[in-house]
Amino acid sequence: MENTPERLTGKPSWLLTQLSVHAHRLATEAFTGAGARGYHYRVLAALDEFGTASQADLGRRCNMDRSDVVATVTALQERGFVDRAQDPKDRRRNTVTLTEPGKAQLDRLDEALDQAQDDLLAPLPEPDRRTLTRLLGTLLAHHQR
Amino acid sequence: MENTPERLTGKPSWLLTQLSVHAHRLATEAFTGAGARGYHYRVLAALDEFGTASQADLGRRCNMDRSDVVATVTALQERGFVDRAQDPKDRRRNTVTLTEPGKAQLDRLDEALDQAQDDLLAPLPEPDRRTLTRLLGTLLAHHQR
DNA sequence: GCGCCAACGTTGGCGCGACCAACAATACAG
DNA sequence: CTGTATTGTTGGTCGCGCCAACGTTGGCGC
Repeated sequence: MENTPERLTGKPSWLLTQLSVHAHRLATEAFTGAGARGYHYRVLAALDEFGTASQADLGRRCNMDRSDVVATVTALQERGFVDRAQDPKDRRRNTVTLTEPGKAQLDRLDEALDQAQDDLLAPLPEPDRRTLTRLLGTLLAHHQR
Repeated sequence: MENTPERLTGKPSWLLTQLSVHAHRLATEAFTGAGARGYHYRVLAALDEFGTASQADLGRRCNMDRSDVVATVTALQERGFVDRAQDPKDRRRNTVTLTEPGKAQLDRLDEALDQAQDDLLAPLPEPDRRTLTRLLGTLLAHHQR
């Protein structure tokens, strides 16, 4: 009486979207412990890996809309995790820079997120985890051109 | 300059949620052609596979909140795709039944959705598709207890 | 039979992530 | 110099998942 229709369970898009709900929940739980959200982590990670960037760059790199970058950077700035300044070379742009507390926050989030990855993949042995990651990566690369 | 941080691209949860965005987009495009949404398909599929059911049953089977089932059934009823009647044996319940036009709508959606699955998995050969489906199924089964 | 608890449908709300349209300011190519 | 493109910003929309509350109804223990 609790069965899910095979029309759904057999479709990769169903498996993907349903599983992404769990992945999102696990990640959110990890983030909220540190008072952050998914968008915050994305921006902090991009700043750490590529250094100071404009908001438009952040949006492109993190797959975020410009308007959402605005709110995210504002929130991070209020918490002291990033600096936001007008770019003197191009006064249209803001240069967003990771601060020391921001880097520390990123490290905290990373640790919590790694645990979430483990929970997510719990039932799979290591080889299967790599296979899954590879297949997902292939598909994602194909779809985001 | 358009690179995504490895901190994200290496995490299964990132791959999953990002790919689910594409899966959801493909499915939505397939549905909107027939004036439907994801919730509609779920309910129609459950009714077709298990027959007449109460709204609470539909919610459990389709992984939907009771309140969302209300709105979905109402929308389907307005389009003539389901019948909704009070259950004479248990006056708390509504019996929701798939109509002939509803079955036809389900077939239309199924066809469009199959095409979307193919687009989603386009870069993968058949064996990889099966492997991916199996791995995702294992994880989903584990997480929804 | 009565009282309590559980289940059902319904309403009204929230949060997150994705996205869109419009605008002023600025840069840049022709 | 003139038009085009980019950037930041504001103010929305939508889908999906979820939660609290309420009145109605059934079923169970006593």
